[in-house]
Amino acid sequence: MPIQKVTKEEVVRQALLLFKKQGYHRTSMADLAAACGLLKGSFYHYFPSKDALMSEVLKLVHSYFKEKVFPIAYDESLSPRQRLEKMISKKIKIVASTEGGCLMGNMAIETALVTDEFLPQMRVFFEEYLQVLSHVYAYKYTPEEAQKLAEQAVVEYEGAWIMVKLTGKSRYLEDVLQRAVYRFDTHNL
Amino acid sequence: MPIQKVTKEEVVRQALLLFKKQGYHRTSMADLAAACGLLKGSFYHYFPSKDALMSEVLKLVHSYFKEKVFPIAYDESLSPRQRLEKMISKKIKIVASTEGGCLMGNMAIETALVTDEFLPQMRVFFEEYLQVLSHVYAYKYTPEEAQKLAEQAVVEYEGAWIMVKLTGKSRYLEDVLQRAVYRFDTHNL
DNA sequence: GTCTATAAAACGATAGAC
DNA sequence: GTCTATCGTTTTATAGAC
Repeated sequence: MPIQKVTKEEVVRQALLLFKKQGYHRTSMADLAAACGLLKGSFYHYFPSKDALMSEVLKLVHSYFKEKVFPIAYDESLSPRQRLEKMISKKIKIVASTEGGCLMGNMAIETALVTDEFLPQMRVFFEEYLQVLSHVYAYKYTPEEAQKLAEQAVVEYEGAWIMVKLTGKSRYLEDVLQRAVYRFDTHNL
Repeated sequence: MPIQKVTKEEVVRQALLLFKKQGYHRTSMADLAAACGLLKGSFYHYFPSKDALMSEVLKLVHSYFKEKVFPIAYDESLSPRQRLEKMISKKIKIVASTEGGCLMGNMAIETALVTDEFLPQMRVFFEEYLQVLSHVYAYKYTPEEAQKLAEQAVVEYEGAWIMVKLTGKSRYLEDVLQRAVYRFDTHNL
């Protein structure tokens, strides 16, 4: 009987976990299938290719942040400063809840110069994230200053993951949060 | 034909270029050999394995920075501020001179959670880099503050490469340099 | 003849795709 | 499960320098 052992959503979720931890090229279709309890033959019933699967994973990540994190920037029940803190701390919490750090950052490093396949999705994600951060900073600063502060927050966050992966110390992420919020209060560049 | 087509040093240099651009798992021994005008089989007269080759590449990068960048921190012909600026701008210039960004950062992202093989080399590199940056900041700040400022500089630099790879805009690196030097003059966290 | 750096061929394992 | 291609690696053969 053609009963689905797992849903398509569950397959994408499992793929996210593996891609985060092992990277794109290091993760095989057999790995992905095994993680879902499937034979690798059955796997192509869900997705036409590895590329397409990764594309779905990136879409999942993007839509998740679009729903759970980005709207915080416009939550009028919170002060702009509170929005900034909530947005960054939530992003840290979400990304750190499973191994491997930020999939978008990892994939940018691993694939940006090798294939154009995922570039548009990654660019849109970071553009939108920069935009919401910038929107919050813009409550206190000029649009140009707000843009720079948003870029600084993103750049620090992504770089912090490298140190976390290398040292195992999540302290680097806490420092990023602390500084990003601090710069909302007092900025002098 | 016992005349060498390429020296071992040239092989390592070519491997560095390819690994930077394509990553470790995406780069095959055939790719590496071809870049040196060799067949992949002949490659094993230089190195016993792909791992060993990458290890040599990391060693090259480390020794290069140990010779050309890290000593700037102790150059008494320059002010501490000048040393900081020279060290970071030199690092940017060196790394940006070939495609692919920072090999140490790329490899940390790609392999840190997959194999222990390269962890020690990458950890030592970043520890030393943090140490020299911290040494310069320590001219104006407490050891604890200097350490944090060094970490911030490294984290911003590595994260900036993600945005550079994604957008093609090297401006992110210039901003990192500007802020790192600025924080030497005026720090308030 | 003896080295040795290369090419050539082939190994087993595993890749992505069907 | 099967396919073909390619992976990292190993082995064998060849060609030139001593």
